[in-house]
Amino acid sequence: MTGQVRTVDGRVAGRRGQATRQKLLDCLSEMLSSSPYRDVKVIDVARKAGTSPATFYQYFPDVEGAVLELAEDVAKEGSGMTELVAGRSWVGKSGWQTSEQLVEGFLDFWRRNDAILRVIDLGAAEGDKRFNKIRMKILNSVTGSLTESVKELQAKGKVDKDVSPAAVAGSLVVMLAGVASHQKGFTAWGVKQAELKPNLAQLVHLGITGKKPAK
Amino acid sequence: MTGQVRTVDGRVAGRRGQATRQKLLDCLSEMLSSSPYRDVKVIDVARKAGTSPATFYQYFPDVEGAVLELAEDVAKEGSGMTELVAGRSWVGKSGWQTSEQLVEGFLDFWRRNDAILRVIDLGAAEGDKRFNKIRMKILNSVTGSLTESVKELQAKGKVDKDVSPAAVAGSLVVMLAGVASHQKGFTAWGVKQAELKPNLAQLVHLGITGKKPAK
DNA sequence: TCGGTAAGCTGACGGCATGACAGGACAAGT
DNA sequence: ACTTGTCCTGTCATGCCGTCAGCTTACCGA
Repeated sequence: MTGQVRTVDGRVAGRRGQATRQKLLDCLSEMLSSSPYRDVKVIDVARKAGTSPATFYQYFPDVEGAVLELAEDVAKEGSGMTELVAGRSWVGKSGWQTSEQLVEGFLDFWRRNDAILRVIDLGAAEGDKRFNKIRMKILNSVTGSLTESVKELQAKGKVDKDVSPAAVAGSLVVMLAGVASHQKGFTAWGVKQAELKPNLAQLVHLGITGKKPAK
Repeated sequence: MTGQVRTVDGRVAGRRGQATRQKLLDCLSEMLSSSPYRDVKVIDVARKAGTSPATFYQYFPDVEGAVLELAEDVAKEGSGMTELVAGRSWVGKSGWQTSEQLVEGFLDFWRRNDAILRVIDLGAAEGDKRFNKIRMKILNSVTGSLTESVKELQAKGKVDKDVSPAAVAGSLVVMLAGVASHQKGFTAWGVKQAELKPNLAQLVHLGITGKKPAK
């Protein structure tokens, strides 16, 4: 799958090359955390990495290209979130636990990678197919599993037939993502960090099962 | 409230001035719809408006300054969304109707202004206080009303005491906003436009009242 | 040990956006 | 026609972009 890393002009990157490449990515990631995406300049990233702009262009076509690389990494990590839902129960107390752990895990993931996720979100919203694909990959890990959960509950007659599993799952995941990226908004809003998670978990449980959780 | 419009160097703008200023804003708005925020350049906006970059700088400190102006306009329009919730019933069939109309109105508003809302969202997520304030103003119109609704239901004993009205209201609104800005994602996801709205309405109703709606 | 070869890096350059300024164009009133 | 204040633009220094030729470094086989 992952062929060897190549420079823009087609050479294969060796040890040293991969190191500087990675350093550039790390610095870019830092910059994204500390300054608005719009203001991130190639020259700044290069300077921070102790190299020259020309070197940057040897490994990436432009800033966006490098960001896509970072995004792929995040996507890879995000795929692991399937485990937060897959094969878990949605009935009784364990159902409530599933819900809580999903919220916890998801928010945690988002907070860990918020800078890049912001950019992915923007790119996707602006209609960029590459960013959209990456965003899908990340959210799919959770949405896919959740959709399955709803379908199973429907099959057992525990959820109304007229709900669309994918629509509900997608909406809930988008909610989690939105809350995660605007947590500051909530605090400025009078909502304490501590009460946010349980309320989210409650909403998720309600949405998936249609019933209040048994705590 | 709205003092007279002023240029960057302090002069008051006359008729002609306000016209070109508005034209610049319109062109900027168009550009935001058609190309990524990061790539919107002053020179392009000016060209599109049939004027020079220098003129742009007479009315706005930079692109961001102009965007903030657009954002304020959107915020003003968004304030009207209070009516989608304020004073409406959440019981019985009218409760379901309230929920449906809220979803409908909110999605509509978001779609009408998606380009600027994207930028506001990004700015807010990046921690810019001005954008955060504007975002709050927009969302508050709905969240505030929803919070009141939940509080009332709580007072009547129809909703559990341990839910945080603000947390629930905020989360639901964020969900609506998220879904609105990534609708393409949902279709690519196998969810049809038509089934999205009722499912969202169901989630909103569930979240607010804790019960399935009576359709 | 010694080239040979490919990887790795950078100085330098034309091109373009930025943002500031001074001065010209224009409209309105006298 | 003259004045006044608004409005616009040509021009310029500055700084980033993206590319290329050419230099340095590392590896390898003879």
